[in-house]
Amino acid sequence: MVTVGIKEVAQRAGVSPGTVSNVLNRPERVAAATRSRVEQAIRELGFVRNGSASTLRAGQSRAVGLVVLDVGNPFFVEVARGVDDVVSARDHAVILCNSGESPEKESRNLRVLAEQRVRGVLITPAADDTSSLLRLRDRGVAVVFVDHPASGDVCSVAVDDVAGGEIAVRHLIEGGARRLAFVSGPRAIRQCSDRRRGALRALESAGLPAGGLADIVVPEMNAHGGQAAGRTLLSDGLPDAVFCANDLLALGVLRVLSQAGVRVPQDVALIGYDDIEFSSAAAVPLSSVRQPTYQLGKIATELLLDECDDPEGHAHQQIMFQPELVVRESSS
Amino acid sequence: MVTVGIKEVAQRAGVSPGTVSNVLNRPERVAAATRSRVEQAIRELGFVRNGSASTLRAGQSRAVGLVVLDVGNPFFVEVARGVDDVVSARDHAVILCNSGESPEKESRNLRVLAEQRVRGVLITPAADDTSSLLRLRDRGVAVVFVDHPASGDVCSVAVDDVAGGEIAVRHLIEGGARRLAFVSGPRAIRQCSDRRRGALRALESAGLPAGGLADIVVPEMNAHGGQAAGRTLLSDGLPDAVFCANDLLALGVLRVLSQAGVRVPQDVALIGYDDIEFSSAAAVPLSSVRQPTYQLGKIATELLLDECDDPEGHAHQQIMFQPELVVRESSS
DNA sequence: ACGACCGGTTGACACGTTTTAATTAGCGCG
DNA sequence: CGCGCTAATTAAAACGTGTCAACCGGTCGT
Repeated sequence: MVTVGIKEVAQRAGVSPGTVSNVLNRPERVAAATRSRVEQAIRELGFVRNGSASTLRAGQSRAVGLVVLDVGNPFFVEVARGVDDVVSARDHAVILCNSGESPEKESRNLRVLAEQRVRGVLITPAADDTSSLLRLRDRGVAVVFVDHPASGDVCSVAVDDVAGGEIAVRHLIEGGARRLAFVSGPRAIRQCSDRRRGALRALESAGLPAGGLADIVVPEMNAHGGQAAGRTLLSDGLPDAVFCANDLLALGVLRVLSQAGVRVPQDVALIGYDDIEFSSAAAVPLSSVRQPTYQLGKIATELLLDECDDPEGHAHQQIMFQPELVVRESSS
Repeated sequence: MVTVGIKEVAQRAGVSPGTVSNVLNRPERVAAATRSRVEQAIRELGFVRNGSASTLRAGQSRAVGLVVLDVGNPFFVEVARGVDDVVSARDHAVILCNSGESPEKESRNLRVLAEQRVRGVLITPAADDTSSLLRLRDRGVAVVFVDHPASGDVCSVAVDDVAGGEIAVRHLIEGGARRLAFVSGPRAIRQCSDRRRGALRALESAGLPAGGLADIVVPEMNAHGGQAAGRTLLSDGLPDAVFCANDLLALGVLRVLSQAGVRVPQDVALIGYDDIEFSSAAAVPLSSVRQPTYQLGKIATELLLDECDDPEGHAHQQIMFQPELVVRESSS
C-alpha cells in the first residue's frame, strides 16, 4: 500500500502542497486552471485526505458523539435519525455510542470520544452523577443533554416525564383502576424516577393512597426485562392496571400475561411509554405516551453545533417538550 | 482550554516524552516506580491521549467501520451487537454508518471511513456493484461482506437467502396456498432477489407456474413500505399467501390488512423474514425465517480483525449459514 | 579487573495536513 | 518606464504522538 498524500498530488500537478490544501479547503482562492489540474491529479492518484492529520492540525475533529442508553430501543434510533440529519446537513459526522444503561460503559465511551477530540457530545446520562460530563465540558467539549433536563450552565432538551407519568396513570385511574403496578428500570435512571413521580402525583390527585402503586424494578429496560416483570406480576397477584416505563417493557409484559391467559385490557389494563412504531402493531395495540422523538435529536444537535460555532455568544437553553397520551386497546 | 499533551505530563513527572509514550503503549518496558509517577502526573493533569496524533503516527486507527442498510431495522441492530462485542473485546472501536439502502449515502460513508483511516470495513452493500469496495481493499483497508456472499478474494459471512426463500414459500404452499405475492424492496438489493429466487424454486418444485408469484416492490424495506404494499394487495385482489422479504414489511402488511378486515391467516397467510423480536409479539404472531444474526456480526468481525492483524497469512473465507423456519399463527 | 551485556531512559525525527507570512507575477496608472 | 497594488502561489513551521537508535549506569562472567 503506497500512501498517497497531499505532496504526491502536489508533485504530480506541479504545484506546492499548500496549493493542494487550498484546493481542498478554500477552492475560491486558487485559480481555476490550477484547481482543475490539481483535481485531476487527485482523481488519478485516488487521493483521500487523511482525517487524522486534519484533526491534529485543527485541534478538533468535525464529529460529534452521541451516547444513548440502548441502541436496540427504537426510541433512541429515532433520536439518532434527528441527530444524523442535522449533523450531515452541517457537514459533520456522528459517532454513535451505546452505554447500555451502564455508567462504566458510558465513561469508556466518553474517553474514546475525548480521545477523538469530538467537537461536542450529545448524551442521555446513565446515572444522575453528571460531574464527569461537566469536567468534559470544562476541557472545551460542548455537551448537550438529551432527554434529560439540566440546570443553568448546560444545554438540554427533554420531555416532561413527570407530566407523562401523570397523564398515563390518570388515564388508567379514569378507566377504573385502583391497584396499580409500575414496571421500570433502575431508579437511578432519571426517566424512571420522574415517570414514577408523575404516577404518584396522579394517584394523589385522585385521592388514592400512594400504596396503591406497586414497584417492579428490572435491571434492563427492554423486552426481556418486561417478561421478567410479567412473571413477577403473575406470581405476586395481578393489579388492575400496569404502567410500564417504556414500550419495550410493556411488550414483554403483554407477552407473558397473554401466554398465561390473562386478558388485556379486560383483566389488566396496560400502558407503555415512547409510542414506538411497533406498539400499534402489537397483539393488543398498546396505549402509550408519545414524545417528539425526532425533534429531540434534531434540536439537541442544533443547540450543540451552535454552541460549538460560537462558544462565547452562546446562551445555554433548557428546552422542555410536553408528552401526549395515545390511547389504544390495551387500556380501554 | 489548555492543551495538556504528552510533554506536559513528561515535564511534571520528570521524565522524557518518550517514556510517557511507553507508559501508555508498552507499560512493561518501564520501571514500576517511573510508571506510577507518570500515571500520577496523568491523573493530576487530566491528560487524555490525542487519538488523531496516534492514528497519524501509526498510519491507521484502532477503529473499524460498519455500514448497514438500515439502523432502524432490529436485524442490523442485532448484527451491530455482535460486532460491538468483538470489537470492544479486542480494544477497538466501531464507527456505525447507515446507508439507508442508497448507494450514494453508502459511498459518502465509505469516504468518511477512508479519511478516518479505519483498519477495516464491515459492510452490507446496497447495490451489487462492489467495485468501489474492492478499490478500498486495494488501498489497504480490509473488507468483509456481511449478509452478502462474496467470491474468492474477499471474506464474507452470509445466510443462504435462496434456501430461506424456498423454505418460506414451501411452507406456504404446504398450507394450501396457490396464488402468492412477494413483497420486497428494490431487486438490486441482493437479499430481495435471492429470496425471490428461492420462492420461485419452491413453486417449481411444487409443480406450480412461476406466474403464481405476484411481485410487489416498494422503495424501502420498512413498515411504511409494508403498508404501501398492503394497500396494493387490497386494490389488486388478495392472493392466498404473502411472503415478505423482511419482518418490518410483514408487520406493515399485517397492519393494513387487519384494518381492512382481512383475517390472517384465515383469508391470507403471511410470513416474514429475519425473525426480529417484535414479530412474536405482533397482533398475529408472525411466522418468519430466522437467521443467526448476532453470530453474523460476531464472526464477520473476527474475520476482519484477523485479516488486519495478519494480512499475509490470511486466507479469505466465505461463510454461509443456513436459515431456519419459524412457524407461528400468521401462516397456520 | 575488564569487557559484554542488559534494563531503563532519552532525544530526535517522521507522520500528513493547515496556515501564515513571504514571494512572485501580472497589471493599471501616473 | 517604474511604482504600487492585487491575485496567486510557495516555503516553512506547527499540531501531538510513536519509534528507534543511541546512551547510561550497573551487574555478571571469566
